[in-house]
Amino acid sequence: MRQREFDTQKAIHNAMEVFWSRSYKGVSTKDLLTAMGIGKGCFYAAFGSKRELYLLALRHYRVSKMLIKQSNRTPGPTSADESLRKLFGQLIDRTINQHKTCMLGKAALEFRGSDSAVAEIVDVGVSQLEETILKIILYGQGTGEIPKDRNPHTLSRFITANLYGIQVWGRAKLCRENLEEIAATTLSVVMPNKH
Amino acid sequence: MRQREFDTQKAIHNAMEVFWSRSYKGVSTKDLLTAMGIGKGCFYAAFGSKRELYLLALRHYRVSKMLIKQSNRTPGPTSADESLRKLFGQLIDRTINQHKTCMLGKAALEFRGSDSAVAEIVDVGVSQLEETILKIILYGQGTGEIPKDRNPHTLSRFITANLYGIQVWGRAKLCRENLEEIAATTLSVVMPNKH
DNA sequence: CCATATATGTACTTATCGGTTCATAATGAA
DNA sequence: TTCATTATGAACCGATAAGTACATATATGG
Repeated sequence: MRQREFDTQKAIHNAMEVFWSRSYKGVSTKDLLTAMGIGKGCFYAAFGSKRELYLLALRHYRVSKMLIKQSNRTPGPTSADESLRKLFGQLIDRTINQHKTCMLGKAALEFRGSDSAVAEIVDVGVSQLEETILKIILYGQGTGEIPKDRNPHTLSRFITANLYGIQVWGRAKLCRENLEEIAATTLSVVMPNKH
Repeated sequence: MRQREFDTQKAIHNAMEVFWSRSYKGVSTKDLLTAMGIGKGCFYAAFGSKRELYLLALRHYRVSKMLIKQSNRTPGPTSADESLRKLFGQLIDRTINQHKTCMLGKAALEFRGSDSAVAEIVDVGVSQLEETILKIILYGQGTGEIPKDRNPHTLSRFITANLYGIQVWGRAKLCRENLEEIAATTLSVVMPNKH
């Protein structure tokens, strides 16, 4: 047995960054080799194919880059309002400053219904996003920030859809002020007495 | 002078359909030739390059396939509520039944800030969409359906972003009921006394 | 320290990419 | 009817796509 010379996780991470910014078909294996810093031999030995690596990259994105992971009410749950504001703020920053949109959303659009493996990864990721938001909603309904008569699942899905809407709109128009306005409108729906 | 054997507009239309469903990099010139029913010679003579044809297709989409064109309050302005419901209904139908999402939105995500010609077409298209929705909002504020104290531009952008959010969410989760719920939530923001 | 199993890079393969060349066909103007 | 002009499709082009073959390097278990 000879041990691998490169760090597999680091390689997947680098591949993910490339796929994230240039989608699947926009990236060649040569691009991947350059980004990962390895040769063709071990690329195919380690990952099998471009497509398999893409699926690994998508999963890696899901567990490491979903915004909800970072803004998940740390250091502790202060308020639903703060959690959601932070989430929308980070999203707008990523959209405008880093020129990045959710990799799962891009994958969902790029592969329509044509790839069931991708569909499954995306489905799970969006579900996780919704679930985390649901927890924030329920917390907010506990503190009274969010009206108790609203269906928390409906609100969670509404917010999730809005997160994606902001990204597409932002990519089309590139205007931070308008994005903040849109986000504020969304939040005013959820927390009518705070806005 | 010899006249062209094929219908240029029809060819652009067919190319648009292919680009729409499989994006830019997902389509080869061979695919385009098949869809358009012409040979390579006249393809390059008539359109110059794949990219130029894509720009033509994007513009063709903008003037012929934007949902707002079809649901633009025909046969006459009855109510903002009906106009918006129809718009969201058609969008959900297109997303779920036809498995299609706005070509401009896809283009915005596919080409980040990398292609200024695409960016310009997308920008104009989204602006047109917003402007049409703005008219509906203003009409609704006239009839009293929509509160007059809301900024109509803000509402218009909010709705536009929601239209895109619904499409991405729909592509990820493929659930009509949830989409209708999200749309209803959006409309309840705009017309609080109607929902 | 040796043998074997795996890692790696180079060279190669087959197919397709977007695009060009060019001979030929068809047209309208003279 | 001729002639210049343009449309057309088949053959062709270099570049690149994803993936494979294989010789060589290297580490670890015995």
